[in-house]
Amino acid sequence: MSKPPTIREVASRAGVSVATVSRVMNGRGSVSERTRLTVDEAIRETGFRPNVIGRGLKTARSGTLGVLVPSLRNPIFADAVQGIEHAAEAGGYRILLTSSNYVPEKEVAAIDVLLCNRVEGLVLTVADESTSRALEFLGRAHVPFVLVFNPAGTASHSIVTIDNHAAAREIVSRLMQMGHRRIAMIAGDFQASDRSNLRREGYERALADGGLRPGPVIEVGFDSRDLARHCRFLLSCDPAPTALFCSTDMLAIAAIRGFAALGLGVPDDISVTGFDGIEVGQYMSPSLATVVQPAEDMGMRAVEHLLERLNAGAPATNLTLPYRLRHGESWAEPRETTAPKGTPV
Amino acid sequence: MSKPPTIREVASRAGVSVATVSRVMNGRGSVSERTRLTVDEAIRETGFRPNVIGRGLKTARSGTLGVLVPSLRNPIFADAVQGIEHAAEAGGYRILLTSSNYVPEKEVAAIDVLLCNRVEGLVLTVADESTSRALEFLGRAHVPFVLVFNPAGTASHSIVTIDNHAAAREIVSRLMQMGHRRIAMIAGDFQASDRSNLRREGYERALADGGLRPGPVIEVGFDSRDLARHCRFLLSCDPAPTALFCSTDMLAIAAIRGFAALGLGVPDDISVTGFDGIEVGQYMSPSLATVVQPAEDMGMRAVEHLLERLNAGAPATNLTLPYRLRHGESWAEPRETTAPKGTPV
DNA sequence: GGTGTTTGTGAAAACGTTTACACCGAAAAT
DNA sequence: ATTTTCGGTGTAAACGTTTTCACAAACACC
Repeated sequence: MSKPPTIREVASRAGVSVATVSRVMNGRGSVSERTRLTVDEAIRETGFRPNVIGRGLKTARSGTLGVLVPSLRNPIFADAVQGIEHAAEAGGYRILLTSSNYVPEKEVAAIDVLLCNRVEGLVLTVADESTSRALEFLGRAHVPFVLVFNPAGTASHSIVTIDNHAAAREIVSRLMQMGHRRIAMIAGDFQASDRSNLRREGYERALADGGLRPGPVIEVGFDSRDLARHCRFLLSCDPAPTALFCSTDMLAIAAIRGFAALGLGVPDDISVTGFDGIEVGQYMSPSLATVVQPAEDMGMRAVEHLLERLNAGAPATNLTLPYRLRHGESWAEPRETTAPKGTPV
Repeated sequence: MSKPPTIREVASRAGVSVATVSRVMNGRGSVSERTRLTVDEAIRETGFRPNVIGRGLKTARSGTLGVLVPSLRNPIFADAVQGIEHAAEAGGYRILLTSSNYVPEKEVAAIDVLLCNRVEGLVLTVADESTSRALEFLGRAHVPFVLVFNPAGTASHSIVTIDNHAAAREIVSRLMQMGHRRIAMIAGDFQASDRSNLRREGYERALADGGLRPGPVIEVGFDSRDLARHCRFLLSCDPAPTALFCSTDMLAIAAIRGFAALGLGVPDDISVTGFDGIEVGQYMSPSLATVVQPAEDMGMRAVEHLLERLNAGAPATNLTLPYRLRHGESWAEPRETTAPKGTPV
């Protein structure tokens, strides 16, 4: 617990002033070769490590970026954070990580804490970009920030995202091309995720374009691990859907599991698609047909853009990255006959 | 980019000294009800947010904990970080997150950066606890730290972990009880993970206790998404193994996928078990038989313990949490006949 | 041999807090 | 009525850096 050495101790040991030590460390100003060596030696001997806090106070730069995501338990966010961390490290920044658990009030609180810590910028995913109290709160602070995953709005802030509407529309259209006519949806809480809502719109649009009526849309909380109840409900519909579009991979995976528990096979009895493209989706059986978001890349790009705004004064920008359909084994053409009701439960 | 207000501006607006404002904020010292209200008002009007950096410089407490994990792409670490974040937030701390990508040199570099940022403590997972340069480096810094996942060593530092050896031994014994006699293992790089090595020892011990010879043990890198090659090799052995023990769930999932690509079904043609207990393992088909580590809880406990050491001077402690076997669908009794060689590829 | 420039260095003033100390007035104790 | 105590407040000195400014010495230029 002994206090770590300060620049002053290094200076006195090297027989120079603190200014010189500072110059040696930062490579600014001119120092003779001789003193540079002496100082480097003294630094090594004392085990001196510059106190970033002291530096930050003087320079008014903390060297940190704030990160706020809903939860690390969904791999899509973990992947994004991984990208954020990489890019931040490459740019010489540290990241301060917080999570909101999809609770808007926690978003505001977390941002407040980050601002107290004088993060130079933020990368975050909010529940709902268009109504977020967190964002107006953040706007007043004059700290640059970049949204990830949230849909590109009319607003003038920076966003890195994909076209959720088009992606949902495309994957649902694809189901229709396969011959599906009754397509249901399981969606994450719209309040807690504007993406979820946008994906539903894409879903409805695809159906409308094909002259189909939307099937049942079930809105579930994000903590619902057990979708068996909802799966059972879907099967009880008349006519029962032959395909299910889920607003996230995590939901799709749980739904497949739910159907299995009811004795229904995917895709034989019902097709299921996800949305996100988390890695495990392609390793499971059946592998998950889904929309792939380049999450890690999105995180990196978000930070790179943020750093450009910070260091080069670049303007805010909306960056919409391409998504990709991944053709997995969880979808197939519907069976000729009306889907069976499954084993009674 | 206008500079945020300082305590001085709040003070002058409220017509008091900065000391009084500080006292109001921290609730220390005595302030009259009247001035307290005036100051609170001034704080609200100016939108003042205390600069944690200035505070940290004076108090010599940063209010941050450093976190270092190999990678966020493996959900086991993401879950742990989630737990770490929760507990840190509950304790009024922020976390500075870094990752090493399983590269020992990056461990040292990351720790150095964290120490420069004057983290008050660290929670980390290193590649190999017993040989880690990072740990001796860290030891010299006199900053308390807690290891997670790394095996409890003889050393006197704090660790939160499970008994990897016993867990591996138990799950492999279980395979043997099912009737398996030829059990192979796919293990993550031993250099990059002391857990992997320990699990192998548990595996070998279980086999030895049962009078069996170890099957082939294949050591793979952590970036190996495609295990098909290794799966093929296993099938080509004579006799071919009837079961496969993988040192992580991620490897097990990839292996199951690899077998499927070769036309082999799990568990019909070969049983596969994982290790870690990541959430998706139970949602896939077949669901993964595995050892469940309470990752999120481990993260929380690590931080709670760290905070006790920090704030109450509690001594370093080894905490070995219970693991749990999860009986999934990926294992079964071996078929009577010798496993077929699979479709030629 | 003056003048101007460059190079290397140190002294000291910030940066935004907290806190030890001093102070004052009023209430309590004598 | 005098002393003591105490609640409420302000002054100023830290904390560990960076950076401006000043200055000396060395050098270049005519």
